[in-house]
Amino acid sequence: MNEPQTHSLFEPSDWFADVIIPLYLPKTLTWSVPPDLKESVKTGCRVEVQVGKQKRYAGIVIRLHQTAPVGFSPKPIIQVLDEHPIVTEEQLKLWTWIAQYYMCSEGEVMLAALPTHLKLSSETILQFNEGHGIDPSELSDREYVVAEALEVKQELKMGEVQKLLDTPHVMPVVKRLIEKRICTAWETMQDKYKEKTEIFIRLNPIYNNEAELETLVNEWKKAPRQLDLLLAYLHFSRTEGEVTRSGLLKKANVTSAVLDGLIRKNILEQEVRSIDRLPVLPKQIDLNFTLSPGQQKALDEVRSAFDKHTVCLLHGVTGSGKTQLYLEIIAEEIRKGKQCLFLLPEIALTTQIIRKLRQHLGGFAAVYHSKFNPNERVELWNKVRNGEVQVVLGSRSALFLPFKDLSLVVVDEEHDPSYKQQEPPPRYHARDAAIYFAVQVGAKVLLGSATPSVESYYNAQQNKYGLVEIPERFGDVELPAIELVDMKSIPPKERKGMIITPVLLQAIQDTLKGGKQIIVFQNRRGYTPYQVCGTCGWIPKCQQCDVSLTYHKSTHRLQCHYCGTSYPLVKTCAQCGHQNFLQRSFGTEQLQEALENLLPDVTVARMDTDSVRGKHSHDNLIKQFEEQKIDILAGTQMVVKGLDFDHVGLVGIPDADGILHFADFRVNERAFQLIEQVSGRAGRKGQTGRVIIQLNDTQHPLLPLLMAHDYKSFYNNEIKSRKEFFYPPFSRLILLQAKHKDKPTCHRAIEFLVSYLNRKYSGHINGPSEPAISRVRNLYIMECLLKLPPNNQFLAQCKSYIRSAVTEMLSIEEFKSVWISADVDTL
DNA sequence: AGCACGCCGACT
DNA sequence: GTCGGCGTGCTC
Repeated sequence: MNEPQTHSLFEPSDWFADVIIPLYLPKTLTWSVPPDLKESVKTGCRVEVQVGKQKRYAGIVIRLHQTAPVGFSPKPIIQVLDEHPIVTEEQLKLWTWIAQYYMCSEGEVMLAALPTHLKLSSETILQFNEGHGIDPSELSDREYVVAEALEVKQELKMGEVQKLLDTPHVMPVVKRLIEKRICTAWETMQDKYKEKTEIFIRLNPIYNNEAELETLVNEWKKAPRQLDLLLAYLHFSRTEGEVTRSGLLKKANVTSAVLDGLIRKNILEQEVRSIDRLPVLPKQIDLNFTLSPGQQKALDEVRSAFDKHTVCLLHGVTGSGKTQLYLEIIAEEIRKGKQCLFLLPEIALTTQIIRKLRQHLGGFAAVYHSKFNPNERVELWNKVRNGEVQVVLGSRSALFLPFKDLSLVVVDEEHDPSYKQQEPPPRYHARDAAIYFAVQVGAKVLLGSATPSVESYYNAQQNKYGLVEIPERFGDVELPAIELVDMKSIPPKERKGMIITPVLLQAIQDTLKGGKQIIVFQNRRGYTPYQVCGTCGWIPKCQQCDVSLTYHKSTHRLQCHYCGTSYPLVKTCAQCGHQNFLQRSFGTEQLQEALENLLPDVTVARMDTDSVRGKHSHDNLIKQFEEQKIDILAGTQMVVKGLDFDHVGLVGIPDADGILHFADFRVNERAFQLIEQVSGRAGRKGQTGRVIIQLNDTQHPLLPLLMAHDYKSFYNNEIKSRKEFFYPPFSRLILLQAKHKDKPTCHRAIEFLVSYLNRKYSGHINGPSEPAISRVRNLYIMECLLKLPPNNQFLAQCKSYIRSAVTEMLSIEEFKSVWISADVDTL
């Protein structure tokens, strides 16, 4: 053994920083701390570091230590970007926990956690060298194009060069230009966050004296428009206080020249001030409602549950007024000066709930979700960190905000699968991560749902969580009556192509007559989810994904719902050449059309990801439905989440078979939650609603439980089968997937992994198997599922064993380009 | 993610 | 022979 020994040049007293940079790297990298920066480098601060030859990043210091790295010599930290940590100690601990528990890198967690504008990286700028002329004979065509552009613009970003040359490969050209002294290159790293400024107009203070002002106005000569504007200003400043330049120009309807004239005369003055992007509302709590005895009792129970437990599950049937209860308990924490986080599934974050929160909690509360722009996110981040904002209503990523004194997390619709991030990693579950975080900082977690997840209800049954139930709806409105329509009872001839049965149609008409609205739920987008060749059975599929294509009538194209690719319509069967396609099943598009055809005088709107593309279209649609400008709303899951409509008398589910039959151990849970939640939309104030379910499988064992709205019996049945088949909550699942463009390689890779894992965990592994969708974006997929006992230590060991298995696999030449992904607690 | 390195085909 | 396209690997 004669390996070159790498001696560390560093003294034991030297400090090193493990820094997370915003890249998908397998591990954190280490930089050295220059002695003069020792005092200012703190964990949670951003530091500027060099990565590779040129590139610089703002990374976050996650650990400071004195263990000199072996095998390489770390580069020094260039500078410290934050005087105070922008991420708290507790947040960093959460990042580390998520990375370990969900088997991803800390960098991946950082990417999800930090607002984009706090994630900085340097940009190369090419600067034109004035003293050096351009000699075309010295330059290639491509070099000349760039040189000319440089002469005109003086500076070019790398992206601009790429655009100019129409290729991402520009380094050789740029290098030669630098060698030929046409330009120089330098790196900039600029703060992406921009303060918002506004120009304010005010009167020169010498006119604050009434007499002076009167003289000015009375002795005004010439420039009548300026006088008008001055009077307008005086009016607005009296009625509205602060006057902005843009506001004044708009309201007074004059050009800026008039205003500038007054400014030149020193009568008016301008002042540029940075302003808040987030609305500043008065900080007052206004709980102008009274809890029902049932709600009050539940609130007291929640409080006492928190004496014993960190987590309390609030199981309240739809319409039992859980939101009021949340508001009461949040208000209590605000009064104590604490911070609260109110989590909701992304699409439930509608203006409905936001309005409610603003109304009751005013300026104490703020909203944080994916449609927020990057600057707004940074502002909210800072306001949470300095405690100015005490309550955040947000989707799962709001968990990463730098709370400094968090005492309560509310997870509404706790059962909702969208709390689990799928793609990209970290594949974390916001509810579970919130519970981990709450334990760390001593906060409480209130989980709320009308249909709790089996896991949470089990934890409550095991007394790990407190449990509070609200069995009755607010105002004692009865739960809706569920009626089944047996599709088999309809003669086959009539059934063909029938979407709305006569029973459902009659119910819709009756409901409309009663002045009520209708929701029709179909969990598929598009017009026809798939087509089959009536002659040979061929189904048009995506070229990259191995899934059938959905026909969209609005675009008149076939679409892959996995990768988004759209194809022209196929008229001739690729296999047998016949033109005999049969339409199978139906999506929301066709549902809307069918309703419109059956009920020509009625307004039918569609709500799915296709129909609510724009930033506000979702809210607009909800508003229109609230205001009863729409009679029937046909939609996907979207119509279910977090919406409260007062005038819905009927909910229709025209094709329930698809919900009840799905090859997954959670089918029953999903189906129960979905149907119960949809049903909950029917019948609010005063009247019992109706739910009509059309299906073939009228004997499905879940149906009687749904009709009785009997969550407990559902749970008792479900927990038995979970135990029998060793599924969560009795086990923990880890799904491993191998992806590769070559099918046999992909198969062999997963076989290698499984045999490696079998050495230590045989009996815990299902598979390898081909998933239902075995190819996405041209990559073949194979998977295996680990079912492990729910023991944290055991799980941690197993995860580290999986890591070594993956490392081992990647060291084999054939498998080095195989992608392995892990999904811990896969749903 | 960039960017370097190395391999390969198409032109002065 | 060299330029530019493209796949692969590393970043401390």
